[in-house]
Amino acid sequence: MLSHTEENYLKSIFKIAEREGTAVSTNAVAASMQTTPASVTDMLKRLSEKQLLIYEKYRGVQLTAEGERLSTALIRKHRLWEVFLTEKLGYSWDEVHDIAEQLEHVQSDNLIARLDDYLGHPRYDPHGDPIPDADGHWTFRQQVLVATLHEGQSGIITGVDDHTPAFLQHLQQIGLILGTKLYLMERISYDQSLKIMVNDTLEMMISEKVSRHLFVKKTENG
Amino acid sequence: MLSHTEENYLKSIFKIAEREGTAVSTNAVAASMQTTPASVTDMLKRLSEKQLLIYEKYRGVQLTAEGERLSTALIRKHRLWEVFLTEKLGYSWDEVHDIAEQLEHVQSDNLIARLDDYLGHPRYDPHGDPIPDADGHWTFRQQVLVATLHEGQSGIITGVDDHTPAFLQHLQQIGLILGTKLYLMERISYDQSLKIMVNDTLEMMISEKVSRHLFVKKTENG
DNA sequence: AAAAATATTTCGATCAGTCTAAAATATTTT
DNA sequence: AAAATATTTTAGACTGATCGAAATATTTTT
Repeated sequence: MLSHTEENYLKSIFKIAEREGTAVSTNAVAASMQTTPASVTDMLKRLSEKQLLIYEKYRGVQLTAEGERLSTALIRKHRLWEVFLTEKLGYSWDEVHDIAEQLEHVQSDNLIARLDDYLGHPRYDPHGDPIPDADGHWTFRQQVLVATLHEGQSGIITGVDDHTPAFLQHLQQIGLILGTKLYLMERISYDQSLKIMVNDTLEMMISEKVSRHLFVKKTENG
Repeated sequence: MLSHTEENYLKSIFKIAEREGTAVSTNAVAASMQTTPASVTDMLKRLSEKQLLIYEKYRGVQLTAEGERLSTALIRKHRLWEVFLTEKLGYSWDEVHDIAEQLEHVQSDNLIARLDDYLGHPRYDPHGDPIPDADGHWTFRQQVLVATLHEGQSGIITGVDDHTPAFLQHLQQIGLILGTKLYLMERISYDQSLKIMVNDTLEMMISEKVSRHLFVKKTENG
């Protein structure tokens, strides 16, 4: 049995490892958990004793199979609850994070299995992030950042790389929600902003920053 | 902001007060929370400092308006989640308590408002217990214990006074679920057991003990 | 009204979980 | 090798919760 804080550390470590691909440093965890490196060292020792990660002094940590299983289960719970909140209770994608953060700590595997059934086994959460299945297997994400598209290419918006309400609300406001078709007309070399065509009808400009946080699944051109 | 334990004490005190109608004693709380009187005294002082109850040494406690508001809100959350679990996720009434106990501690008034909408503003939980509305108002429970019925009277099962899985499963097994019609044919004076007619078709015997934990809403005879 | 029984509080202490500042040490970069 | 950076250790602190034993208060019994 883990405390909420232990669970949050695990999830945090998993996400950093996923992003950086290597052993996770104390400082990286401290930054992501908004705490001091000293506190992190403490917690790493504790999680290491519980065999959830391999901790080598000064060398960072790596999750064990069990640690990975638990983090994956947590992410699964979080994302399933996010689907519930948007699909069933009508929340928008920028509002669900904090509530899901609480709901994910409810302990009951059976509850999650039933929730998953009830929601029809969704593969993606409201931000386009994949939901691992009950065995911890991930659906491969076939998406690229808009920033990497070439002129003349198009795609369907499938996710975001920045989950802050500010960004999500901005996207909502300019009409760039999941499922929207996007065609890259022109890249402005001066500031790397992009002129795009939305749903074959609306022309608009987006900043480089937006393009670096928005995922699309490429579609055939034409 | 209250800890889970503080919330559980509040709820417990509210329920005892509801049942006994008077100031709630330290020992009564200790019994209900499965802890020692010393721990209870500690907690009562803390809750008293937070102005959630009036604590007079050796005289027991009474909830303040705010304490009552909070307990009512907790009971509302618990019961709404129980409805969700049975209605939407297909749980049976004897399985929902422990999960609801966790879900009720999720902090978000808006979540509960939306859940209530989604469930269609239910007035009773799966055990027939009333669900207070968002302002803390209770629907009056128009029910009596089966043990108080006279021969020849009938009623519809509306609730239970014992929420243990053992009792709930027993009821399920003999077919006495919410909404069942029950007609009292005969009271056996030897042991106060009852011969009843269920849904106008099935005759059966129930023990005095069952009759003292089962609520019905009386219906006109005939 | 005293004695006995019961209920409650106080005291002192403990535990788990978490965090941190400052000092010490290790590693990496220059 | 020195300087800069990262990490760990130390030692302490704090919150929330608990409890056994002793002291005190209240209630019941005689």
